[in-house]
Amino acid sequence: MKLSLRSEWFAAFKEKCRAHHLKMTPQRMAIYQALLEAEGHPTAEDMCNAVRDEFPNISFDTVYRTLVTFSEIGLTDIVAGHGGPRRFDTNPDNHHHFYCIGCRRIFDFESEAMDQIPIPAEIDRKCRILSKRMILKGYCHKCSAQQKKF
Amino acid sequence: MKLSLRSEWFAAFKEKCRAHHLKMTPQRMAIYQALLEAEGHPTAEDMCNAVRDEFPNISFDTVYRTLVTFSEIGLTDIVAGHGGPRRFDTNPDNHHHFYCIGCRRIFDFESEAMDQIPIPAEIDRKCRILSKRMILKGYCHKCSAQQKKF
DNA sequence: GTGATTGCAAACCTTTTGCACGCCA
DNA sequence: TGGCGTGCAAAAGGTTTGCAATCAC
Repeated sequence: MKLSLRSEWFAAFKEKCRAHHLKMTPQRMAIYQALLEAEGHPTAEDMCNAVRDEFPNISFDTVYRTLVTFSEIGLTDIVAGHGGPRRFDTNPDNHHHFYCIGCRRIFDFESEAMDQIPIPAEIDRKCRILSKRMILKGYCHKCSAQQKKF
Repeated sequence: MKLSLRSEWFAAFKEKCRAHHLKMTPQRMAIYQALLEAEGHPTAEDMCNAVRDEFPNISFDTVYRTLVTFSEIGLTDIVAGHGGPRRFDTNPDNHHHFYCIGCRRIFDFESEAMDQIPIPAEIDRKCRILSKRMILKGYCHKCSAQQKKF
């Protein structure tokens, strides 16, 4: 079962590479697989560590650049932070983000209403949309309890 | 008219400072005013230049730190970029963002449907939300025409 | 007076760039 | 074989931190 899912993903990956004129290298394969197995919002460094479990000699730069490349073709998503290192979103399902300004954690949440909201025609007509996401910012439960400035 | 609006804002600012135990310094006043007059998504450097028109000796650090402080108390909003410098949102009206992955520009757009979409109860109950915004990513009209990888 | 804030400078970290070598197509 | 991709290294750029002097309360 898992194997069959994996081979489906492999085929999808191969297709993506072909469509975007990217070569299929062992490094990219490894990074792609690590992306499938990762959870949450890892940094490039997190991903690099994960990939190195099976590919010890891969360089950080390759991981970093590959993740950026993947984000450009829609295989992953760059999550915006508050100035820290980039984070990559590994959750392929539709979901939305709540950012805590205090502890900087990012919480996923789901909302069918938000998923289904239409993109305004003026934008949709002119642009090629790769992702749509609601971003909430504020203080999480813990941080608002500790807040001094509020 | 403009003056009366200005004094309203001043009162609001004063109140915000009091509520958050922030001292009212000339620098913060100047930055706050520049924020009201700014448009789009300026960087800290943009803001610093603007503030220096009337406050030539202010340091970049002060502007930078103050903008971060202001974002923490909801006076402005930090816009997430794709790795470039932080940008601050000066548009106080509800609006949403489209990011072009190609040219990195950020386009504002409005959508009443998106404004009015409710925050899921599980989040709203536990967190203090400061802002809500839909983020679209993709390639703008110009960039999708020039895209090589797609 | 006291603690927050400012300004200057250095340190830190992430991202970007350059280049030679190696590998995929 | 021709390029693209990788790895290493250095540079660039933005952000954060430390500290002494100053200012608001």
